[in-house]
Order: sequence, then structure tokens, then C-alpha cells
Amino acid sequence: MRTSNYLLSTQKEAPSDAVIISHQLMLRAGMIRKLASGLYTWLPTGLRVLRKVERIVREEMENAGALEILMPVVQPADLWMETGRWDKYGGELLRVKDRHDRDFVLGPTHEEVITDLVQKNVNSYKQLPLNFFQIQTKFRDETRPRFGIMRAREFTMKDAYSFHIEKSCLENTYQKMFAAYCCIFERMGLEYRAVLADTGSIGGNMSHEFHVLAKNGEDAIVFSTESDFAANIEKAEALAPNVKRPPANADVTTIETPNVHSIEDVAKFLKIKTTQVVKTLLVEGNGKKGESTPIIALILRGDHNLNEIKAQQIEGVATPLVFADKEQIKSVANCEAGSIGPKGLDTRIIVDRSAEKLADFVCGANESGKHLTGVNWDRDINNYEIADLRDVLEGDPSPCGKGRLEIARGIEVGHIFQLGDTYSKALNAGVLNQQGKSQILTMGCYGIGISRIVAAAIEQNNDKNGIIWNDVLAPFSVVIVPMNMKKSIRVAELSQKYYTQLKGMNIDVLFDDRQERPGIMFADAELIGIPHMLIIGDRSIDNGVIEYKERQSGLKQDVNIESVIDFIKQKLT
RNA sequence: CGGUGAUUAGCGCAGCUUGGUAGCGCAUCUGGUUUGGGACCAGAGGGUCGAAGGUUCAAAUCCUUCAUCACCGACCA
Repeated sequence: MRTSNYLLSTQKEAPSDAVIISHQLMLRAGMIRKLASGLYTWLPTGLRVLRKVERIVREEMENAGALEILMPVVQPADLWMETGRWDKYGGELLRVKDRHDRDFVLGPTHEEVITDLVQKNVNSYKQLPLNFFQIQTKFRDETRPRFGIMRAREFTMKDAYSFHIEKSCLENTYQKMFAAYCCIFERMGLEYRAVLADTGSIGGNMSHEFHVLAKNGEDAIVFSTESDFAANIEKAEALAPNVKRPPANADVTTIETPNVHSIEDVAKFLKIKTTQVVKTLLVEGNGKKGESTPIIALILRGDHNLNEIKAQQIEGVATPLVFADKEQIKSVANCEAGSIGPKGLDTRIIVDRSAEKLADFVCGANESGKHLTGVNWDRDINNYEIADLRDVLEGDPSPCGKGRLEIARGIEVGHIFQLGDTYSKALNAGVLNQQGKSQILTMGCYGIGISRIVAAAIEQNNDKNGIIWNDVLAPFSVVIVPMNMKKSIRVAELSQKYYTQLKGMNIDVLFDDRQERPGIMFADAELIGIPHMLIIGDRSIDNGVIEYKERQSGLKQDVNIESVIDFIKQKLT
């Protein structure tokens, strides 16, 4: 490609609303442009990278035996009603009507469509197992799109779905996909981890996420210091403290705590640690139709954070989790938020494992501006359940039994699930088995965020000059930068010669044939992150060499004029 | 969904307090001088000041409503 036939569209400054480095660099390097919140146009440079990611994913999916298909973005609502997700999926599901006033959705995922396809087109166990994949646009109407392409509303995803009769067969394919994913992220040169994950709105049992490690990652992932255990914090179990609860010593005392609301305030006011205070969160339960929603109290130690995923998984708690509003709090606890406590509360009470080990603790008095000290379980509060409700903290014992937990941040770029029969049952997707009887299929599904990988790779590989691509993902492998080509016929001819030769070898080469000063061309090449630079100038031609510069290391090296092509060829293998 | 803030040229911003000809830097275009790390000189183009109402002789500036965008939060007990 010649710059004169191309749109570089690089910028010195990034728009002020881009906060993280990958977003800033993608804008500055002319990879993407924003159309509206969460909606981006891919410019030529960005699209080149996106296509390279797609190619690697496609190759590895095919290697793993998956078959490529392409499903529609627009899907009829009927299918979503049949699986129940029309009601369950919530605001992220964009619903549209056609001219006949029929309901449709923009697909956030394709379980319904693929299951319907299999239900209609696969009849016999002999055709199984099957694994389909597609690389396609998804739409999720995120509450808060952010960080550019990282969490966009419209994005490119690879999604695959496998179908089996036997669970063991599903497990086998799951392992194959796991291995394929490892292959993919390794080929891309990303530093990543596979972790145990929650299954979320997709449903199912076994699930792993693949995270690219980055300090701007939206997810917290935890590792054991002494084993292979790794999990999303959503999924990491907080073990019950291995101690006996101390006996009750103090009597319950009501104290005035005017204008003291948060846990920190309470602890400061009473000059105690936050670990000795208990916080009470009121959430909605799922009420039966017609009844008013019951309120459930969740109790945590003051220094612990509620893990919403764990809370939602408790039978009877509304999904998604809804916190009680002011009126609900008033009607249940007869006070403002900030003074709620478990003692005397007439609701179902669920206590976190750690909070349950406390004795003589402090909590709200269910009376505005008052707290209780010296409160004890069983003596003062009966009828409570114990559950794992909190996020793990760094240093907690690992749930695998070995080592302690460390916490890192990651960008989720892949997620695989053993779905089971949730969708196949709902859509009656079955085949005749060996005994000639109809049998519901069991499913797996496997996603990769193609466009997110582009951002994640940049997040992991950049410096003050811009992006640092490796050879596999780079929009161009080589850039030719001529020095004053206008004046020097030698430079022009040599540049042209290299360009033609490299292009002839199917190497992605950018020939910067603009009449620009060298500094501009260097800066652009480095901002875009092209891994290999050839600098063609009279000065070095006089010595029979041209200069090569490597983006990654910044190292410069003279290469004999005659052996430049071989040199590049060698670099790219 | 809640809170905060922003919206003036493609990008980054000033002007608003105290109403009176719409500005700066970068980018773009023309001509010239330059050419090994974001040049210099001379000139030029580009704006419904987010939208709609209102106050006023006069509104980017004051008032009202709306929209869009961003950040923080969604853990607050």
C-alpha cells in the first residue's frame, strides 16, 4: 500500500473523552472513529488488524473441527420468547419492530437461532457431534458503553455452538475448544489466563473465561499462590474463617450516632475497626405474581464487599439483584439507610460466613441515628441463614485448599460454557439415538470478542510513541520510509524497488510516499506500530547499506542494499 | 439507573464572571524556502458557539426546557 492511496488519518492529540491508552491510541493511529456512544467505524488501519485477528481465530476453529456458518443479526422475537429470554435478558436486548409490527431483536448472542437450526436440520445421532461457529456483529445495548471498542454496543464476536448426545462428548469438545483458545491467544502473543467463571445470563454449568492481563482490565481475577487455581472474582469462593466464634461478652447497648451512616463513619465514631461492624443490605426477593416483593437482608462484615453474583444465586433472591429503595427500607426497617441492622428485622436474613463468626459486633438499630453495640448471633438474632456472599480479598485462603489468593486485573476476551440442555429443551432440539428414541441434545458454547482483542492487544503493547504490534497482528508488517525522495532519484528508485519486491512476496508493506519531512513519517510509523521499518536515504546508500529499525526494541541496524529483502524475509518468519 | 461535569472549526482549548464584529494552537489548502525525528515565511478556507424557547435595542455570554457525550457510582446501609 502506498500512503498516497491510503487514509492514514493519524492525530497528534486524542479526543479528551478517551481515557484508557488503547482507546486513545486507536483514535490517534487512525484505526477507529466514533459514530455515537458505543458505535465505531473501523478505518482501513483498524480493519486490517481486525481481519488478522479474525483469520487466526478462523484457522484455529477450523483446526478444532468447527464448521463456519453465518446467522442473521436480526432475529424473530418468537424464538426468544420460547427460551424465556425475551423477558429475562433485560435492557441489553435491543428490540425492534418491522413494518408489520412484528417483534424482532438485534442478536446479542445466537443460542436461539443455532438451536432452532439444529432442531430443524439435524435428525440422527449419526450426524453428531457438531460444532458450528460464526464471526459476526453482535449488538448489546450496554448501560454504560466505555473505553472505545473495549465495551462497545456493536462489536464483532466469534461464537461457536456444539451439540452432543452424551455429556462426555460435550466435555471432550469443551476441552478441544479450551485448547484451541490457548492456541489462539498464544499465536497472538498475548499474555493471558484461563479462569473459572460464572455462567451469567447464558446459563449452564461449567465455564471458563480467558483474560488478557492488563491493569485497565474491567474484571478482577484471582489466583492461588500455590496451585493452578484461577477464577473470576465473581466465582471465587470465600471460605468460612477457620475459627470458632468467640462467646458473647457484652450486652446490647443502644447508642446515639447522629449523622453517622457509612461503615467507615461508624467505626471512626466508635473508635473500632470496620471488621467489628456489620453491614446490612436490603435487596428484593422474587415475589410471586400479585404479591408485593419480599425484602431480604444480606449481612456482611464491614470491610467486605457484597458479591452480587453470589447473592443472585441464592434461592429466592431477585435476579438481577435489586437493592431496596428508600420506601422499602422505611417499611421494613423503619429508618433511613445507614441505620439498618439485623436485630429485630422481620425479614429473611442471610449472613455471610465471615460475618457469622463475629461476636459483640456493632450494627444499625433500625432507628435513624442509632446503632447497637454488643450484638451477638443466636442470643440476639435467631432465624438466619449462612452463605458465601462476599468478594474474596487478597491474602484469603484459596478455595482449592492450597495457598493464598492473589488478585490481578484482566480483560475478558474469551468465554466457554458447558451449557447443558437449557436451550435444546426449550426449543425441543433432539435427535433419534441408537435405540431409535428421541433424545434432547446437550450443548456447549464458546465466544471470543474479536474486536475487544484488538483493544486488549494494544493495552498490553504500547509505549510513549504509540502502538507496538507484533508480526501477526500488525496492520502492515513493513514500512518503507524514504528520505527526501523528491530530490533523490536513487532513493525513489530503491524505495520503489523494495516496495514492489515485498508486495510481490505477499508481505503487507506500507510505502510512505508522501512529500513529508522524515520526522512526520517516523512518528506516524511508530504511532501505528508497524514492526519493521526500512529507512532509505542517500546518506546510507553511499555506504552500500540501508537502515533498518525495529519497533519493538527500537534497535537500528544497517543492512546491505542487496540483502534487504532476505533480511526482512528472515525477520518475518 | 443515580451522581457529577462537559458541549465554541477535524483535534486540543480560550472567550461566558461584567451581553456589544467568533478567537488561539495543531491539522487542512495555495505559493515559496526546506528535508535523517512532529520545520520556516507569506497567504487562504473552515463555525446556526449542541437544540428549542425566553429576557434584551443587542445573547456564545443571562434564564428555562430538551438532547448528546463523558467520568464516577451502581457497595448504600
